[in-house]
Amino acid sequence: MTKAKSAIKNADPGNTKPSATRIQKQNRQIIVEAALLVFSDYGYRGSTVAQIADAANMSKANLLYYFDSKQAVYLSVLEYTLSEWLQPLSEMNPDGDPADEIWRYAKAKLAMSKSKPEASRLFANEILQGAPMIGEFLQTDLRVLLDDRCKVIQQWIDQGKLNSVSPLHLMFFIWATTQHYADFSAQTAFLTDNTDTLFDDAESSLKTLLFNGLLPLKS
Amino acid sequence: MTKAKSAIKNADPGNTKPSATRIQKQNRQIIVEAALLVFSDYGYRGSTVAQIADAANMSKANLLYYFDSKQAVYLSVLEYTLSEWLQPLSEMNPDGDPADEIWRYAKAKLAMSKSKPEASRLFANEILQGAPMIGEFLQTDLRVLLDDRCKVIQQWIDQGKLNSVSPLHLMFFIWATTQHYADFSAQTAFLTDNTDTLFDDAESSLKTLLFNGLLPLKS
Amino acid sequence: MTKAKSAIKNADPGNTKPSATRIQKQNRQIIVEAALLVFSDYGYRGSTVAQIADAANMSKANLLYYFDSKQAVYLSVLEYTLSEWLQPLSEMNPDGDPADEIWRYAKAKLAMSKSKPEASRLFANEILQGAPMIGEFLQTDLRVLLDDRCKVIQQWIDQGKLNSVSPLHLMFFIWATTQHYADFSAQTAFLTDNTDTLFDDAESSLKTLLFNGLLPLKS
Amino acid sequence: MTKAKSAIKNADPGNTKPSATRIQKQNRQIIVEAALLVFSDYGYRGSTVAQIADAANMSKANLLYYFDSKQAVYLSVLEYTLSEWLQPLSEMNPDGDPADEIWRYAKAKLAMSKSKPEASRLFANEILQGAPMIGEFLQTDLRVLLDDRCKVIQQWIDQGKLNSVSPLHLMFFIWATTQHYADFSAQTAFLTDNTDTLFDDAESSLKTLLFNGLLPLKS
DNA sequence: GATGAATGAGCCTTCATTCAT
DNA sequence: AATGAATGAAGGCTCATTCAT
Repeated sequence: MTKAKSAIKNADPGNTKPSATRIQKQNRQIIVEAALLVFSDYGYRGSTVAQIADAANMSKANLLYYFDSKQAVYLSVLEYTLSEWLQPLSEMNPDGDPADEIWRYAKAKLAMSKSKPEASRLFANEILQGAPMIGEFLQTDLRVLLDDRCKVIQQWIDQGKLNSVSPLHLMFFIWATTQHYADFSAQTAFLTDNTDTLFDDAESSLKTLLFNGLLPLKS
Repeated sequence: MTKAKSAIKNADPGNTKPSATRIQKQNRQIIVEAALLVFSDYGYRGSTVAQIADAANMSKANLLYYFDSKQAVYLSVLEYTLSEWLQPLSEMNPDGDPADEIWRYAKAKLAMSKSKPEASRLFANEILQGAPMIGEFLQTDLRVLLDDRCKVIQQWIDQGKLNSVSPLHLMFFIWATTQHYADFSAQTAFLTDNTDTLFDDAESSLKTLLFNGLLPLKS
Repeated sequence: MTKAKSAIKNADPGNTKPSATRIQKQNRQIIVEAALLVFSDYGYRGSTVAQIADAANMSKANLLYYFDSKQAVYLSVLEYTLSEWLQPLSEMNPDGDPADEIWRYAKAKLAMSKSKPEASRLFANEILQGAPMIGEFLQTDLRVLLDDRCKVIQQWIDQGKLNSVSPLHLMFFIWATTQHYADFSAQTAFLTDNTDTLFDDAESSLKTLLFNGLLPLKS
Repeated sequence: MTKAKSAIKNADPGNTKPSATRIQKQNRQIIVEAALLVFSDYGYRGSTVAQIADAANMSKANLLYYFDSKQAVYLSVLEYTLSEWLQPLSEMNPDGDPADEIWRYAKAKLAMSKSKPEASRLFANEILQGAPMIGEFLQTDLRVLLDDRCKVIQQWIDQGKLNSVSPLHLMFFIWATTQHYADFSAQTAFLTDNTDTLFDDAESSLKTLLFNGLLPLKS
């Protein structure tokens, strides 16, 4: 997904100096990771440079020594997160068993919602505000990738291996249901007792719904 | 859902004058509706009083004559939206046909995502930021209501009318998939061609998935 | 010189609301006058909004309530000063006596250097920095006006009423010598004893030089 | 003009290490020359250490290794430029022909405005802002020098060799007219067509005016 | 000598809120 | 009831200067 980076609006406004020293790379990394936590919690507008600097254990001025602006930090965080975030989608194998492939994807997405909820929230915030930064990426790189996956799924449907649903909406469902546990964790936490089995329960229920649906077989 | 109001954090900090004249009520209404549009688009921090006042065709000072603070407006918007937002959930009939009842609910939610996407985004924003205002409501009023519905669904499952899934996660599934079209519309817009059939396609795919799942019956 | 205004770079970026109340006009006036003092003393970069606000007996935020930005204030000051500054040039009468007309102009300029040295310094600062804001004005409106005056002077020369000099450079000389007493007053103050007769001395010396030169008539 | 240095405010605040190695002297020279360009273009406040360091092909930290502060650099630039700047004034010979001597001086000044406009602008900036740094120099060293020259001119006048003008204002006249072409070059550039003959035209016009004035001899 | 890294102070601007009319 | 006027408290960013290597 290296190409993805280029489709982020105004990406890389001088924030990836090629001749970066060790300490530079390290501090940039620290900043980006701190910023991910802050941005994912408060969104772009809601986050302040001071917050990020605090989270990175650094003065504001020093943070802005490494990044030209708050926006530059944000863009870097988006880039940094994006490739990781899209990883599972790239791994769907057209020649594998449909159910296996789809389930592997769904499980991977759910696992990421558990392990990297900040990434999910970062994008949720960005898209909720109209995707001002990654809009172009969405309609170019992601679009291409997604169309490709949809074709594969459509093939499977055409071959009778899957029930007839819109591949696109199937993807939306998978995204929605899996990301829900990251994006709305504040809500699920309040509505659930067994927090420790939350993701396991989600997984088994999702599996049933995804492949068998609610209605029992009338034999 | 009158009870709901009381569970919103610091609700009613002087924003419900008991002796409200006609014009007062009317202006409060105008403000709340304008604020819904603004807050749902930009989130709490991202919205400014000036924006809301503009949208309400009113001076900032006048707006703050009707509401004590930006937060008071926000709380009112949440309250105002909440009851409407929960409407479909209240209407589930325990004695009806499970599939009918669930589908009616899902369809109602999807319809609301189409007709009132602002409400959905408002809550999405709020919950993404950790539900600072409606946290208490979530774990009290909504929790009670949801537990009740889950019990009904569990009954249906116990009676063999539905496949065995976690009722709670089924609800999450319905919420996630339906709200997705409101909350992530910026994304779906970039990834979809047929914008006009988007919700119809979503509905039919959701129906198939929800009740039959992906796997075809092996006869 | 109303047209002059339009040639100032980005002039009037929302700083001349047509529907200005009395207090607005008054405060804008106060700000512009205060800003003239500050800008003429420290230049654009060297002046701060705080300084101007102080000089205008006003909080920074209030100043920025009347003008959108520091630059908007600066532009307004330039506009406000420009027409007054150019006044004498417009009054040169082609049909008058050459010496009278030229001397009236030079005297007027010198008088302005005495009465409004801030205006002179404001433009001196602006031009020293490369005329970033009024460059366009200089090469359009002022250019036209100046070319016109030069033609008149050239006519006088052609008619044998004046010795042969470049009209353009004559104008430069008049500008230079008269404005010198405003722009370099810090210097003249240190080099002169009779401060009170400074401008009178300047005037008589200038008159002699301008019309008779240094060399005595060899009879 | 070595004495001049001492009259610059706070001159030499640690900026003239007595035991300066070759490389030290060389780098100081580079910095001062770079700083002259920057300061003359943007003034003291408008110039940044980073700009100067850039122009000197040097890191900010290194620049401040050679000079204790931005102000120290500025003072050094003033000193460095001052002696050169005053050179022509020293060369006026009391025993020469008045017209020759004065014209030689005026020509030299005009030539410097052409060849070293930065120096002129540097002082123009400094004096415009009230001569905070060279004020003392102006009223001591320069004052003495100038008074001396004025006496010479006054002698010439008393001897009937020159028309009666104030020697002081004659000097101001020469300064103003010649420096104008350096200080206000941004303006003259916009108002002149023949840029290449600009200084030649200025020279001949100045000569005529200075010695013969505008009025033709009425024979 | 030289420079990357770091920062406190300050600058321009925004914003929620208050005041006066 | 309504609004223009006013402001303290941030927020993003710059800059001269210092520190450490």
